[in-house]
Amino acid sequence: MPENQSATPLPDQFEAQFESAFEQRFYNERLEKLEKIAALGAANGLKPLEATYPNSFRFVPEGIDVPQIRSLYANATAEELEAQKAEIAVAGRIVAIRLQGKAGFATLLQNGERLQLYVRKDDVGEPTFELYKLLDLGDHIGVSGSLMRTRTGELTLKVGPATPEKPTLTFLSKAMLPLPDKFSGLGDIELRYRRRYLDLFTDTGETAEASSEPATNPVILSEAQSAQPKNPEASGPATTAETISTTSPEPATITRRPAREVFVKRAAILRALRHFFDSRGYLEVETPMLHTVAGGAAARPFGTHHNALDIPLNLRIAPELYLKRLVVGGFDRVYEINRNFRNEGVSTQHNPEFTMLEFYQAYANYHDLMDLTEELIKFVATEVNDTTITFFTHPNKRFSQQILESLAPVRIDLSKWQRLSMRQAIIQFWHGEFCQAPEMEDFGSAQNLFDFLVRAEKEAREARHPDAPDLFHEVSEASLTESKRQWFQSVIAHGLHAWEDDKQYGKIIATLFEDIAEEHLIQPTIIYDFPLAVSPLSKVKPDEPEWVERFEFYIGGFEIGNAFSELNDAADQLRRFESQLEDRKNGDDEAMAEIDHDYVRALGYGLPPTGGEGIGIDRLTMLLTGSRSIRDVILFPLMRPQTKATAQEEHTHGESAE
RNA sequence: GAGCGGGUAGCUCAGUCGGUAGAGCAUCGCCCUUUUAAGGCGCUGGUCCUGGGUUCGAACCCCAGCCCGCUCACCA
Repeated sequence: MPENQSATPLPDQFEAQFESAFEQRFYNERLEKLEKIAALGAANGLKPLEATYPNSFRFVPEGIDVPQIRSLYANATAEELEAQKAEIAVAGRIVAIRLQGKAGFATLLQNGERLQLYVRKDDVGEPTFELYKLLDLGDHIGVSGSLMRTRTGELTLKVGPATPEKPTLTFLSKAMLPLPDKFSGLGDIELRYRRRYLDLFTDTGETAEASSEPATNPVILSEAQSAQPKNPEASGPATTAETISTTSPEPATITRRPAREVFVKRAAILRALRHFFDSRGYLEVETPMLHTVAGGAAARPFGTHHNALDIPLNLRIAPELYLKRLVVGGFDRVYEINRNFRNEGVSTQHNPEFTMLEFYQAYANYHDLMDLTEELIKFVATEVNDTTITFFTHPNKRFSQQILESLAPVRIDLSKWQRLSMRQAIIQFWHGEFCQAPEMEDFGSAQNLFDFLVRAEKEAREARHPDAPDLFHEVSEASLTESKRQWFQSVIAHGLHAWEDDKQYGKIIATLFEDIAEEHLIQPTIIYDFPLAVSPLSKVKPDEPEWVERFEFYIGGFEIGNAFSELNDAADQLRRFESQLEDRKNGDDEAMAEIDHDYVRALGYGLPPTGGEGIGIDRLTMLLTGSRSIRDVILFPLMRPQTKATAQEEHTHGESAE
């Protein structure tokens, strides 16, 4: 761009990005304003680029920001402000602007908070006021002046007075494209994800429907006060979520919270996690994202290729096997917080790239990790929310969307945990209406479980009528999926020999658990002792060879974390890997696909007894922010690229280049 | 991959029985020196997702497709 030209002609490519004639015209009008701003700057000796796209602005006092100003002067009276006349210079984005003849108000948004400006022609002088009149919604400006209160008591920065050496109003950057609705923000969920940059500075967190009673959600209320104090003087000292939640009625519905706040909170969660582990002597490490063998979990990997070495590589599906290599290497306590990639479906609970915390501790077992987990979640919640109470909508699969919308969020106390073995959980949540729940004995062997299932199905049919669909329809109230139901049916129909190997037996127990118990686990629950068949990396229980020392914890109806005493017998590990491979060949696509022989070798050098755990950070963030979709806690969730339907047009739309 | 819902101005949304396409905000012009979802007056802005079909006539009815959301499946 030539240096003395502020308003250069548009590059063709940019022009192609306009979505409409309206945007094109809008852009051209803003260009004309930029030219006028350049002309005003020239009068002050500024080159066009210095006037239109200056490269810095100094806040006064140095380091201050709008949130600080708001809290520092929250209780200052008009008289006190008048007496102080402290000079303040801040910059920000204009999110509201009102011109009133020879004066005007504007609202600046900076660091997530707003500050009103008052500009009078008499205070700033003619040229500066001319500049003010050229400002638009979305522009960035810097201002200097002193604080005052308006007639209605709002803390306001009065711009000016003009001094020869110091500008009172500095133009910083122009919004060349029209902004979303200044009041309701972006309502289009798709646009919120695709153009998160807009979502972040326009989202009020209150949808049109939800705004009727935003204060009914205690969590939202407290957040709104701390993040955007609309009436700081009225609320006095910040009220914590805890005091509100104990005195307010439960929220009627989940109100979407502002995107910015969610991601500020996400950062706080990561900070708290790191603090927790750092202060306990864990070393934060970074292991490879590019794996020759994508191990440590059962999932389809993303494939890629390294050109120089000419080898295929996979994005990692889990860091597990590398972290345990580090424990072999003598790092007794390690943790990693990083992305995993799984080439599988997207949903409100799944994004192809997601953030996982994994940590390993030598000389610990799964019992130690249960205690640690409770402590960790309690700690993080308190750090982030100042309370262990959170509200979350129960994601019951059987509820239709309409019911879900009207469903009251459930109050969850992250300081109160229960522990159930997987077998106990199945027994406890069994729907006993048509057939009796199993007893511990029934899980004792493949034969026992088979006998129980046959018996239970017979009972269920008789309790209803002979044509009743089948046992599992009743047992799980249709939450059992069709494919699984068929699987059960075929097992029962074909007899024990169809699944006499212990794998099938273990897998059926795990499936029963998922279908019967999982959705009930709203309050923090540790589910321990898993079948060996579904746990190829866990250590077997000494007294029960079909069961392993493993637990998962569930909050809000879904799994947040998974932990176990690590299998450290190299020969056993190799056998289990080979068995997984065998399962894979036999059509079980949940089994691991490839053996990491170097990992087996590493175990061969001796892994101490070790406990390890993985926690889904996105889901934890959902829980602590009351977000119902994982896309609300990931800044840029994966979306199908937008393509312009007009394929016959000679140039593609700007969006399609993403 | 399947089912349900949605797609109308830059944004948020109405749209009657199938009969010329609407509002608020934003934009543009004018007025207004304590407003605050400022206000007043006037204007501008549309591939009604796309492509077919029915019809004298389609935003609306039918068919196909695209995208998004939710649910299911897979998974954490």
